Amino acid sequence: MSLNNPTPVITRFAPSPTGSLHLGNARTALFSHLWARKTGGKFILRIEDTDAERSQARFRDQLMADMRWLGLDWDEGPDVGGPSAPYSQAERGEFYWGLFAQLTVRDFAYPCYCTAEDLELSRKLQRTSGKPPRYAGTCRGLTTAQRAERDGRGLKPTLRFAVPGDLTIEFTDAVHGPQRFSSNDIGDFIIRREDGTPAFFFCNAVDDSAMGVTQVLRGDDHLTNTPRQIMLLEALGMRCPAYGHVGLLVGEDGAPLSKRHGSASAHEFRERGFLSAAVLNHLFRLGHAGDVDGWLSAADMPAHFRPEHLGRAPARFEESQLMHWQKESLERMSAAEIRAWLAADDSMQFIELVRHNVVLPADAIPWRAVVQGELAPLGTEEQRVVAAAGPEFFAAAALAYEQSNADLKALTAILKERTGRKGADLFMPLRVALTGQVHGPELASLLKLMSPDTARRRLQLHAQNP
RNA sequence: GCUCCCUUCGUCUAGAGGCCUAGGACACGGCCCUCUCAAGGCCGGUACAUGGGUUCGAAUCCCAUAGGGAGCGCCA
Repeated sequence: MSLNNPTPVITRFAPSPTGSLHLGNARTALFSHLWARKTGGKFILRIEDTDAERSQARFRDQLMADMRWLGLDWDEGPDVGGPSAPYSQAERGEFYWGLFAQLTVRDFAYPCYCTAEDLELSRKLQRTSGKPPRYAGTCRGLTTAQRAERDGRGLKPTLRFAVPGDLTIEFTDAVHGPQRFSSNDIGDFIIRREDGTPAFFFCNAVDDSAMGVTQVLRGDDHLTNTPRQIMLLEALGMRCPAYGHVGLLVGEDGAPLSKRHGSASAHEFRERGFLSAAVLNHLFRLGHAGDVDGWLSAADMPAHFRPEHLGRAPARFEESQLMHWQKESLERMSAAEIRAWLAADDSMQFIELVRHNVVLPADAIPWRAVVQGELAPLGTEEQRVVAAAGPEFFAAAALAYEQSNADLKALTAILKERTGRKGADLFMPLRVALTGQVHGPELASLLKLMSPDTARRRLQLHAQNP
């Protein structure tokens, strides 16, 4: 730690509360969090709720709950406060107004009276004539008198940023390396909506700067938007953070991760019973190569995070890999922790017995039925095993059970002598009769956990001719 | 259409001119262990998108091509 003393990096996660925590966002949040923790910096949570229509308090609360579940705690944010409060954009109006005024006074911004329909039409026209659909600059040259006239008619303008011409914007992306854009390819964009609320490009950039964020990490889809934000910040004389754009997260079919792929939000995985450690370990390796292959605890992750190994290519989310980390995480839990995770009032013996046969909570249900309930109808393979053993075998088994005091070792010894069977031929029919399944935990312990009545009944069931 | 990004095993990735007949992990197949599954051990197959350069030598550099993706929104 003391050998290489990294400069503390201040990162942030800036979700809009319009849905639950998307896995792709959870991953950039994780990377941002790890980067801050690795360098002893800060991790900030900012809620981008300028879209009043779609933003909801319940989404914000769930977002924060799911982040905490993942262990992505923040040093500054809406509920914990901090030097740059408030951390909800809906509450930062005054800050933005001042900036709008500054830009306007210095001719970096101008009111635009074009209607949404005008713009839609203009874009369509440009597209059909093979041109980039950019704002034509209609209102840029309006005189003061013309503006006054429109204001007089009660028109509500938006505010546009006047993009300077012939400017080359260069920056070094933390994951893509050097980037270079021409301002001539960028149209004047809206920074304040008709209703007076700030638009994303604006408040996002300005808040990152004002909150002291030094490293912005976000999805690849923002790469070409970055020059706008840099121009904006430069016009305002504000400090520019460094930007890094990670490849997107895609589903198993290569398309952007969505509900179609089963689960797309952290919350859904949580509800299905995945452990946060499993989700974390999986996300850690998606579009990122740490310096170890094995399972990492949340506490160990920052030390193994390598920002220089963040990926550019889209990463595919495969559930089979998540399953692996789920098993690994389970292996590292105590029986008591697993019991709490299953939340079903199981006995500790039961937990110890079935823990290696359970990956998701639902996997415990059949074993609970084996120990104290009714068996499901036999599958084809199970029926085959029962048929192959024959009723005499089970009659003998039922008898042996009475003489063995629920001890499998004693039971099989007797049975072995009487039937001449051994190995799988001996054990499998017993396993199937007793548990209804061809696979499962140690049979001897399973047998001890069931009531004598149950065991007796299950063995006798197959002692009759079919 | 314009601008930009991406492309190594099925998947996640290592690789920054010779250490690469391309390494690891997951998944898959086989064997061992074992009443079965899981775990564990051993073994195995499969990848540098294509085509041109540059070089004694290229997965690594350059140029094209192909295929994927993003942005160009009063969504973020």
